[in-house]
Amino acid sequence: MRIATWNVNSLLARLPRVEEWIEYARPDILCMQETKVSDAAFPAMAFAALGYETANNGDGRWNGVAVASRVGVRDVQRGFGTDADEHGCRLVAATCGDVRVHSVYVPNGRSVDSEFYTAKLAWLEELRAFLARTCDPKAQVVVAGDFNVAPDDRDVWDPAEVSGSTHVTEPERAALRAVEEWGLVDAFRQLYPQDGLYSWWDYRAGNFHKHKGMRIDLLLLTQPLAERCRYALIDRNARKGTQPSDHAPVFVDIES
DNA sequence: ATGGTTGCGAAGCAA
Repeated sequence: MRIATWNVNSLLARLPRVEEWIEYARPDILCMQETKVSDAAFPAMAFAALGYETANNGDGRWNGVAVASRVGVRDVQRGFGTDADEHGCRLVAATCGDVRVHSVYVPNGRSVDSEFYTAKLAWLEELRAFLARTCDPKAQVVVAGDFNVAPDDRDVWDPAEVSGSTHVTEPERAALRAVEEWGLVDAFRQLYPQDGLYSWWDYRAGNFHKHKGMRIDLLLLTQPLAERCRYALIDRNARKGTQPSDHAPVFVDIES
């Protein structure tokens, strides 16, 4: 089973690239973030034509997350079901085949001295609490998406250059670790320990070509899935060419 | 180099 995550940075603007990628990568499940599309305007027909059922959580302009699956979409949940996530559109969960899948878009945080940074830490804690009350770490659970946190210095092009700014601060990394400590494994990192492997590059200043990126798009798997994961890839080719997202898709392959 | 680019939507904000 191939499970992928991709911050598409507007699904409607990116639809040709997403369709192209699905056709050659053929994921069984694709989690998307920053769909920036309302549920009513979601291009479900385009996915259906490729054999995918979908679930979106979006109110139109900002954020928005979705799941596309060719192994079924059942028991869709939008948001945490608490006041904390209302209007955020940063979580959608669905059961696809025998896997409980969560597509998440963690708040960016903007700057460390802002209220948005505090809200980012709180959101990650809410995610941890949500998983603890709704899922079993012994079951087959995936939490995939744009975490807006680089887990450690290997995941950043130059730790000194970005030291003290969002995505790399210790409180953010600790909040991510707390989510993982519920019972999740960073599947890509489990397989590949080296640095220099990134999933996002700022559009500006030619950062992609300078290899100035971060690995912030993660597939977190419970142990029953992680122990059957033999291959993972960040598809850098999808960051090239005409009108790319600023993120590359990432996928893992799970042996049956 | 407080720059640079993209998306949305029609100016400025968010990333």
